[in-house]
Amino acid sequence: MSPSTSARWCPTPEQLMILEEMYRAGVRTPSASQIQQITAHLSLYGKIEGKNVFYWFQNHKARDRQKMRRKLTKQLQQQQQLFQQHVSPSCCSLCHSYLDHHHCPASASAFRQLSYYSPSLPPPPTSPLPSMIYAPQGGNTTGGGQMLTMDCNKWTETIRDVPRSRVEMEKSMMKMYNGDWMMVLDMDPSEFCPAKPLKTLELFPTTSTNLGEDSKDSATQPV
Amino acid sequence: MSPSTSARWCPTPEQLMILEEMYRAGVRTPSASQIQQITAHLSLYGKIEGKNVFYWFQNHKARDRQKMRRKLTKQLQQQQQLFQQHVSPSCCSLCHSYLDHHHCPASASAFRQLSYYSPSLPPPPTSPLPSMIYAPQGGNTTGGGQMLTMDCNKWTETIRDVPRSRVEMEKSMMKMYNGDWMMVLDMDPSEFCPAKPLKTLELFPTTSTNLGEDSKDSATQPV
DNA sequence: GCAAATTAATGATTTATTCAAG
DNA sequence: CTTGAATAAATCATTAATTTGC
Repeated sequence: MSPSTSARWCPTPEQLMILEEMYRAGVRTPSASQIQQITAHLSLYGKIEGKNVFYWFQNHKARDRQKMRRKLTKQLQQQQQLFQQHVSPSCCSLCHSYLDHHHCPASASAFRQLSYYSPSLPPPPTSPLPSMIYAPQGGNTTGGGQMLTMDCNKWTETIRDVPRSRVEMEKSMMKMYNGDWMMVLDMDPSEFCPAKPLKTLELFPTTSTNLGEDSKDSATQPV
Repeated sequence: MSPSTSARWCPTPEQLMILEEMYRAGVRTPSASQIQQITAHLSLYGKIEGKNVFYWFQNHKARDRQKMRRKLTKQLQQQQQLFQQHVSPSCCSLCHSYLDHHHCPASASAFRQLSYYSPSLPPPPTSPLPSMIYAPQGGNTTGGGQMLTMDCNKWTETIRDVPRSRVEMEKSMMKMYNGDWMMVLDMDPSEFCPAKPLKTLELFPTTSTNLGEDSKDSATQPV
């Protein structure tokens, strides 16, 4: 190749400015015709082809996400450290503060009922149906990372709980970040609500739809 | 089945409230362990299994998307109607007003240069590279709905520009909705900047990377 | 100052995942 | 349930910044 010609597109400052402005304006995945238009405009400022525009948005979007994820991840890690250091009270107070913070009095009161009624008591009277108690389907309730199976194909598929890549890690952390509530849920329950719900629930025989044996596979019958 | 037992899960108001609150908080696809926790909590308010929680989020997510799509589609249609009825000025004034409105003097001036320089003139002196002019690769530049092909595999795939289903329609309309700028770009350029850019650009011979035939494969050499 | 060496950015490809249609 | 389209993630490859030794 001759030295004056570059192997790859090198955006001029004007092209970059315009692209960034469009990105800031919300453009993320322009259609083919949009790319055509953009390319036509940008070609006034230097050599450029449609694929350059296409790739630019792809990359910019991806790296933007990446940056955001990293930022959130760091925030979360700090937050979790603080959490582990300073917090020991029951998860319920956290639920309350979350719900109060989000101005949802209805749900907040629903959650409060959770703490009013001890788990072994019947559900609050506002519930129209008789209280049925949750029973673990797979019978596998050991500590953490259990691999439970359910009777539904689709549901079975979501069981993989181990992030396989760094991005998966980051994504799952972001998921947790959705709200303190999720963060609490993702904790080992024995940490904060020491074995209360699950332990207690197991005491009740399963009175499921088909009243069957839950010890092995109450719900894992072949379809 | 006895009449008192329903064949399918019927969420109690409390359960529904809590689920909706979690959804509002950002929960979309809870992991298995999360579902376990949620189920345990919700079971205090009535009969429920993990798969109910799982399906609830699946369905709620899907139907939420659907609702949003429909809403946006309707909005867009109205907006487009207004647009077609009332608008006739050049796209450039729109660009300017957009950029001014968004406090981006740099890009605004860049766009202004677009109108200062007629398309047949060389690019502004601020451009560090010699001006290379855009040339349509496929040679197919007829009016509307052309099917151009580019030399890059992935990019080639994005060329189909005709939505095939209602959902596709909705998606592409949503894409256009990204910003006023995109809306302008998606218009037929002959409408507002009558055939200026493309027409003029075609006058220039392509001076691509390998100065050769770019009509077929300028960048698809085997590795 | 300057250029070789190193590192960081980013354009371009390839691979994996998601989502919806049939 | 299978498949095709679309997108995101991962990766490769080149260019620009920068550091470093002279």
